[in-house]
Amino acid sequence: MNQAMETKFKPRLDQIKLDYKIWLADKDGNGILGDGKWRMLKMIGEKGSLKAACEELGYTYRRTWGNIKKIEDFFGFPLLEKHRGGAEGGSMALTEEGKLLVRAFDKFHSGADTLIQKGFIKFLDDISNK
Amino acid sequence: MNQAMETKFKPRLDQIKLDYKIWLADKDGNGILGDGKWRMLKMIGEKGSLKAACEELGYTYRRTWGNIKKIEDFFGFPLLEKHRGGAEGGSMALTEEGKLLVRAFDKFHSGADTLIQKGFIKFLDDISNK
DNA sequence: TCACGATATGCATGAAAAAGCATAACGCAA
DNA sequence: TTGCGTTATGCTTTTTCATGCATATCGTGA
Repeated sequence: MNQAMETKFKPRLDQIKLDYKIWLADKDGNGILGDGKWRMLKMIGEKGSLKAACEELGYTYRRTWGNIKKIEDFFGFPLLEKHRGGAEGGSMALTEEGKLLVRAFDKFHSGADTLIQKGFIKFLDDISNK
Repeated sequence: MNQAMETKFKPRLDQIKLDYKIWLADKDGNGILGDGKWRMLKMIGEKGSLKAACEELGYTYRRTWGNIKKIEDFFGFPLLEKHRGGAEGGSMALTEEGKLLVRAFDKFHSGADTLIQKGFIKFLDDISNK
């Protein structure tokens, strides 16, 4: 826009980063499945255990358990197979539906990643006024 | 994937909507400028007054004032011209830098909107397993 | 110089979300 | 049948964040 912009915005540009969240919501706007829960589902799939996944990601077991319930309540069928008791105490694994959902969200998210980053570059370009 | 998916995901698809937020953050991840603050800056520009803009958007003056301070502290220079006193009591208006920032975020945001919606359509398609 | 209306800012109260604590239920293996 | 480790769940405490209230500051016009 003018010389002032050059000298004012420029010094800060490398300290700005872009952040974003995408999530699925029900028709009332209540969040159902977003980045955190999606990561958690993936990790449960990898670890085979809710407890282990929570420790890995630093979430609390109590809260995460509630989240899972919320997701399944919404979809109306289980995304996870849960097993209590046994030699190992118990286990958890993704159902086929759960795996499908995670895969789809995965793909969607990585697509969004690149698109938004591309837009961000243009944004920085705009405010740095080339 | 299989017949089960067809019957399970299908009935809920029209009740799922996509939501997302994009914001600028400093290098520590603290949010600087997102949808709400961006809308507020625009509205201040239109109304010429912080008070009026808050009433229009339903935000509290106290909180919004703090947000503005946070944004300007980050950028290190004012995005708004503030005037106290006078016949009207005072006023607020976007500086040239403020206008440029709002325009750029505007453009960025509307671009992201369409791209993400497009991705979401594909996502729904994936989980409904055509 | 006084009143008015908007900006500027501290502080106290309240509401919502997260974290944390406790404890039951479960099923295998020893 | 007892111990172990994990899932399952209620309840309390803490933290975080927004709201609301009070009040100071300012500059013009009457």
